[in-house]
Amino acid sequence: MGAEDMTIGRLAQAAEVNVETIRYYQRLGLLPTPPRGYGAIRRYGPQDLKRVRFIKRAQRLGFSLEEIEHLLKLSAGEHCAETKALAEQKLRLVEEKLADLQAMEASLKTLIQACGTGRSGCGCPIIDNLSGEA
Amino acid sequence: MGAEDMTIGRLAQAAEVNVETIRYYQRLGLLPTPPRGYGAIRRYGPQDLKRVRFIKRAQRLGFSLEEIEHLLKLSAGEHCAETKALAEQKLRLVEEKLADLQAMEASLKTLIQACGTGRSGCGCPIIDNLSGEA
DNA sequence: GTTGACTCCGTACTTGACTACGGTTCTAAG
DNA sequence: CTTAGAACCGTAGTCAAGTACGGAGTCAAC
Repeated sequence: MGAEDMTIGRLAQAAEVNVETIRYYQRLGLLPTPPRGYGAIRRYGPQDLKRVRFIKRAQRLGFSLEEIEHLLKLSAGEHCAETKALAEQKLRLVEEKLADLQAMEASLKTLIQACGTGRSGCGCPIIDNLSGEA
Repeated sequence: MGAEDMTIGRLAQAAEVNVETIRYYQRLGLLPTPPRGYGAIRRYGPQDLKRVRFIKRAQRLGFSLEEIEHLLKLSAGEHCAETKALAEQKLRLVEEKLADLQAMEASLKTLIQACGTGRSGCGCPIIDNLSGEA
């Protein structure tokens, strides 16, 4: 109860996505479809909003909906051993991304510094910093 | 001279992408199309390989090809003032992504820890840690 | 000097992630 | 009790990012 009273339209608005996106996630099983009380309209709660927001943020970080499904399962807290293995795998992926993002951050900072000096040639090593093998 | 002797096939192989992907990037202007010496086959150098690798890594971090085009322009080192503004904008974006990824990293670590204790309920706060407003 | 692997090019198909459409059903306000 | 604005539902369309295809040209090796 309490905030347990959003319609799909208000949920979509709060999460800043299209109504159809919510329905799409439900079809994929990323979001639970709440039961409809006696042939009526479904109601959504704050946990649903959190879930949609989580999905959107994970997407910005380059995760596919399939990967996000795995991440969501992690928070369910079932099948410990299996979960742990998956979490460790995702952690490695996240750490790789972190390293790449940090390299990009450093490159951008260097570039901005160089621009600040007012010199005319202000190229930066962004490609070199992020094109290595490992 | 030197490594300036890859064909498109070898470039694709080295970058672990499809040949068609290389051609696709050329069409979009993300990759220069080297001139063909006298009605012949194009040759690619190490800078092309770096560029493709950069594109792929940036994609993994959730950047679209259009955003990547901007990032690539940054490394060209022209139009200082404009470049600086764009770099600052991208830096903010990168820092947001970093914060989100770090939250995800922390959640995963917490989860793995919890699993390690062998307790049966091993849920984790991954959604809560990454669904906030700001 | 032919053959087999590869390149070149345009066009068409595929996949993931939505987004729109249109007809029906609710449901809250007047 | 009507009615305007949602929600419901299936199906179809869109867009980004490839991926495949097919015919013609190139080139190195035999």
